Amino acid sequence: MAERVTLKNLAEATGVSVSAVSMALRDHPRISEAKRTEIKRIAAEMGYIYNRQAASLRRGTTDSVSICINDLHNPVFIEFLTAIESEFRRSGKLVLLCNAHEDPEIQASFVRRMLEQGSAGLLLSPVEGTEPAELREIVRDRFPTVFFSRMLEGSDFDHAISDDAGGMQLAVDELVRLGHRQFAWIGGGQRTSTARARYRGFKTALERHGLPCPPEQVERVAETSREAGRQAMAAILKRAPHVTAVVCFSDLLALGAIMACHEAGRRIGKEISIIGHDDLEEASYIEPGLSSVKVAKEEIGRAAARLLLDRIIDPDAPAAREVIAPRLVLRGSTGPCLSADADGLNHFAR
Amino acid sequence: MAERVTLKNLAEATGVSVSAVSMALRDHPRISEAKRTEIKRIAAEMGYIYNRQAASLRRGTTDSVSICINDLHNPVFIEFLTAIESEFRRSGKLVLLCNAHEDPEIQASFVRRMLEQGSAGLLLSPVEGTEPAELREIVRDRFPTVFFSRMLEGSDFDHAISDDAGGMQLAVDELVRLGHRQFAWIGGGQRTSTARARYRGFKTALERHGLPCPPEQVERVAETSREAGRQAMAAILKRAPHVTAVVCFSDLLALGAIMACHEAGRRIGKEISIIGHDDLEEASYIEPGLSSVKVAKEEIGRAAARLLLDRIIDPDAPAAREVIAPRLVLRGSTGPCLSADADGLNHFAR
DNA sequence: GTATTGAAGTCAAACGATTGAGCGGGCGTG
DNA sequence: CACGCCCGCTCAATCGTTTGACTTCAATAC
Repeated sequence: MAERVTLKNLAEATGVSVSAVSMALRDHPRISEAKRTEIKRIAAEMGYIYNRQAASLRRGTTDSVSICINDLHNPVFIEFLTAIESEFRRSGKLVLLCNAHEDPEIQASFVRRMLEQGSAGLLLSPVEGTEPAELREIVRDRFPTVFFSRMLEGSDFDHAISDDAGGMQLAVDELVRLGHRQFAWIGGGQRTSTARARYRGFKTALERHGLPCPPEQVERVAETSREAGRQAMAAILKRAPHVTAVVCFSDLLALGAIMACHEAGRRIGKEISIIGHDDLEEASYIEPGLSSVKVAKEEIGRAAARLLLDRIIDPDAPAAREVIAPRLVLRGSTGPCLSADADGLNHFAR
Repeated sequence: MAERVTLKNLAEATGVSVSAVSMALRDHPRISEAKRTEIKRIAAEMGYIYNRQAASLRRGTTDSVSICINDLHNPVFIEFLTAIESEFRRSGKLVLLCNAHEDPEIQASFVRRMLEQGSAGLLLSPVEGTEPAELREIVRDRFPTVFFSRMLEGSDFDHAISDDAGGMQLAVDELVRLGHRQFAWIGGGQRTSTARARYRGFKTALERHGLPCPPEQVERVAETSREAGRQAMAAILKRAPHVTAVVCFSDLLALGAIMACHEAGRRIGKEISIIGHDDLEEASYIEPGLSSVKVAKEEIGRAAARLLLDRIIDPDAPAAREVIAPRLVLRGSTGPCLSADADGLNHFAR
């Protein structure tokens, strides 16, 4: 590996001072047009590589932002990411990404690293179990930080999220409208704001309709994956075969649940209705299609990016919280309730 | 935003020299145990943040590596990524990621940036249309670079890839064994090594069996997405309804193709067999399951990471090329050929 | 009692780029 | 013709860390 070419080398090669070279490369008007092109030519020839560490040390600025995502395995985050990235590209920033694999240590070390390395700001979809205090400790007041997708409750960071509770209420309302009375819930634990809020929305809506959801119809999963959804659904089918409507925390879980129903010979959208959350692209590429709460990923991504850009400009502005309304997308996985459950009808008639 | 705390500030606060502080924080034995803990305590108290730019400028080393992925929308890359990341984490490196959105400019600017910023090395799944010469121009001999997933033909970089041609031959062989004679191909253009190699494998295998694949049964798509696969399949169904076996460049395309068959009322795995490539997790979570060429993502990812680590250690070693064999995973989307196509049988009998 | 060693620091020179101040000479102006 | 001014460049200090050379003091060796 040859020694790296520096401004000094270029200065020697061109016969001007180091400062002149530096200015020439950055098109400073103090250097004559002729010399600028000459110097640039030689720089290219000698394979000069700008040393951003040195420059940034001197200038004290950067133009990169960092995004840390709790887990890229869920395609919904890729969709968020795309919106965020395009917004940042528009403003000329380079985006550095980290996949935290739902591991607080990876997340913390990435955040710390970005601080040390000098990133203009951080966009975070926090991993499960992120401690607001701990994170505050790391970023102090020094580092513009915005959360998206998941909230960090009890913190004064900026946020851009979906109305999670509201989305689930839409789902339940629709299923009730279709005549369903026996609900099941497949979802995560209580460690993320999304898990809490979506479950809360589910419960609230059921209560509003005067419907119960006994514990044996609630299945908590450790991770958000198709496989977890499949196992949860299988458990519910065994334990509570009378369930006709299943609300899932996410599409990934719902897709697993659908698989379990296939395996059990239950016809989706007829004998059992399933609804997910996120509206992954995949949801419309299966048969029957998966009904889902469509999160405004574009809008949330753009909002998150803009919140960060604003925060970078004004670190002392009050914390902002953008909550964006989702909407329901209906496909074949939901249909009218077929079972004439007397108990259910009673509730309905009342 | 408060001024950043520096070693100098810590030195003043603790009453020792800057060098002593620097050494203390890095646990240099020259500083006494007592002073080390004292200094660390004060550093934490004052919210000291290590300035990696300065440090790295002085030391001339880094411990981060960069990965640039052509397009994260295809889940197969997430699966590659996971393997790569875990391998790097094992060796204590931080992984910075870039999603190139299949755009050569984004890729080039990321690569350049990583060079400027000082990354230990680069792992690249190159975007379509990457020019070996141009890339060589950017990285020169200075930057350890390894390609994975896609090759860059005509270059002397290290590579870790799947045997793309071989994989497609497995697929064709299986379909021929099931009695199929009328094949269609859904795949990308000629701009990536994977597109070329997989199509070559497909053609080679057909020729070996003495089977044709006329142009109207070959559908080129501009991008690798479900939607592109759906449209391609719809076109084939219209143009060449006698086709009974469809080989797709990727699972994403195959999933779209399956959707198109559903829409056209063609029963998958009965009237028409479809086979994909990659073996996404999703392939086993639809009904019927998608038969696919299973790429050894774990193995390739680990190989790529190790190639890069080796390359960082020895920049002058000869270029290595690891080609890892895929295997076939059969699910419900492939089945025996039902149509008694005389022409096909003739070919078979010969 | 002098030389040697070692522990625990200090000092100053880097690393590579940036930048405000300075400087020489040619030109326009009065 | 002297003065100021602008052009086009050079100088030197600086950003925050690291590191090899050097110092100081005390303890040990002979």
